[in-house]
Amino acid sequence: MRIHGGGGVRRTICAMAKAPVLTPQADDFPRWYQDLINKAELADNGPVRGTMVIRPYGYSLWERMQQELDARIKEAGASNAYFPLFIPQSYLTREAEHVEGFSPELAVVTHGGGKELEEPVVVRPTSETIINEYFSKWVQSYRDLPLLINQWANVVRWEMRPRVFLRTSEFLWQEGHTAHATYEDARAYAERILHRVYADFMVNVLGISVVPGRKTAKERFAGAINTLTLEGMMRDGKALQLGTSHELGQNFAKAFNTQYLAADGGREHVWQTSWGVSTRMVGGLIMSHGDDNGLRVPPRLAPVQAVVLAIKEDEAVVAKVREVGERLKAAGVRVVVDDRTDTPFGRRAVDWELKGVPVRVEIGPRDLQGGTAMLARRIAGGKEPARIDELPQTVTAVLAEDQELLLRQSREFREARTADVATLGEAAEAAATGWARIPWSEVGPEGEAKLAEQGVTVRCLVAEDGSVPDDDDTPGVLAVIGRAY
RNA sequence: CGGGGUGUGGCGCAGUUUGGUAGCGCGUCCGCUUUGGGAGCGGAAGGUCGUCGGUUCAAAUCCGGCCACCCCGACCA
Repeated sequence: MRIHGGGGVRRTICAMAKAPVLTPQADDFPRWYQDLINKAELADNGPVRGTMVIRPYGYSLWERMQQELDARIKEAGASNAYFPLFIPQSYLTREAEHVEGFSPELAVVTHGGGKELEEPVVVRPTSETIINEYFSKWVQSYRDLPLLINQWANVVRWEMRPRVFLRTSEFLWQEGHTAHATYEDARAYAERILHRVYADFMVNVLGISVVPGRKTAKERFAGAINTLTLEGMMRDGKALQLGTSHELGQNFAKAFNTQYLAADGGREHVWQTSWGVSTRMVGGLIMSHGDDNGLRVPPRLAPVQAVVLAIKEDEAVVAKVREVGERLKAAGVRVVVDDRTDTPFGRRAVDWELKGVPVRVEIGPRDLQGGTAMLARRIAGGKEPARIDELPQTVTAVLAEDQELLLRQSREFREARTADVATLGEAAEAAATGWARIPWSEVGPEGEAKLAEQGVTVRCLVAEDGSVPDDDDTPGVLAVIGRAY
C-alpha cells in the first residue's frame, strides 16, 4: 500500500503488513477491475447472466456523463425523443446487412398476455429501424431536414462473454439518429458529433486522451457506409472503443423509403447518420485512470469533487467540517461532508480513495489550533496542510490542476505505449503491451485477417497529422493496431 | 458449439485423495475500548454441502444421471 505524505517509516511498515485493498493491476488486471467495481460500490452482477445492477455511486458517474453529453448534443442541434423498447421483428429484416449484424444477439419475445404472438417482437439492440419507420412519415419536404433526434435508452444485445460495464447484455446509452438532404451534410454532421460532442467530452471532461479515427470495412457497423470511432488506451495497454458515429448513407432510407421532395421538385432519399456512447464509458473511465488504490475520477466529471472528513468525534471538529462543507459548496464545489465518527478514520479514508474522489479535506483536533486542514489529492497524490480559511480557492485550484494532470497522464501513457512500426510482425509484437501505428498499405484486409488470428485488431485508421482520413486509400493513412475489449 | 474447471453460511475458500459430530477468513449483529490510513478484545446469529438417485451401519467425501455457473477459442457500444 502506498502512503501519502510524510507518514514516516513506522506507519509505512504497519500499512505494508496489511493485504492490499485491491488486487494490484500488475498481478491480474481483470481481477483488479472486478475488485474495484465491488469495493467502490459501482455495480453488482444481475441475476441473469450478462446483466448488471448499477449501484448509486456508479450511477452517479453515468448521470454526470449524461449531463455533460446531453448539453453538447443539444448544442449540436439535436432534440431528445423516446421510441419503444419493442420492435416488430419484420423491421429488423428490412435492411439486410443490419439484420445479419445483429441476429445472433437478439432477444426475441414470442409470448405476451399468455399467448403466443403472431409476430415475434424484438427487444431493441439499437433503434435504427423503428426510428427510420417514423422518419419516413415525418420527412416529406426538404424543409423538414435536417431531422436531428437523440434518445437516451437501454438496449439489449445477448452477449456471449459479458463483463460489467464493458460488455453487458443490457446497457444504457444515448443513440442519435439524423436525416439530411445531402451526403455532404450527413458526413459533416457525423464528424461534428465525433469531434465536438464525443471527443470534446472525453478529452476535456473524462480526461481520456482518445484517438479519433475511421473504422476499416471489417470493423464497420452493419448497415453503415462509414464508421468513425474514438479509441482509448486502458492501463493494461488494450484499446476500448468509447464512442462511434456512423454515416449510414442511404441504406436505411431505401429500406424504409424515407424520401423528401427537393426544392427542384425531385424525390430524393435522405442521407443519414447515427451515433452513440454507452455505459461502457464507465468501464473506460475505471481502466483509464484507476490505480492500485482505486478509481481516480476527473474533477469535471466527479459527482463528488471533494469530501470533508472529521477525523474523530469532537464537537468543534464536526462543527468546523460542516462549516467548511458549506463554504466549499458555496464556492461551487460538489462536496460531501463525512462526519460519521462512529466509523474509524482509516476505513473512511480508504473508502473515499477507492471511489476516486479527487480531493479529501481532513480535519482533526490538532488542525483546529493552527487553522489548517490536511488536503489529500487523489490524482496528483500526496497530502499537505492547507489554510482552512483559504480552502475554497485552494480546492478549486487543485481541482483544475488535477483535471489537466489526469489528461496529461493519459496522453503520455498512450504515447509511450504506442510504437511506430513498419511490418505486421512488429505490429503484433507491439500489441502485447500497447498499440502500433503502421502504414495501412502494409496491412490491408489480408493483413487485418492475419492479425485477427492473434487476437489483434485494427482499431482505426488515422491520417499522418492525426486527423480522420476521408477514405482508406488516402496516401499515408496509418492503421492503429492493438488488442481490444 | 469445441476444450478446461467449479458448485460447501451474504462473499471468498478449506475439507473430498484415505467415508465417521461441517470448518476458516471477510462481512453482519450485540457489548466495551477505540477513531491522524481498511481498529482491538469478548460474545452471537447464519449452511438439509447444486440436484436426483445408488452403494454403505454411516456420504460434502465413493458411483451414476441431470442442472447451473465460470474460464479459454468464432460476434460486439
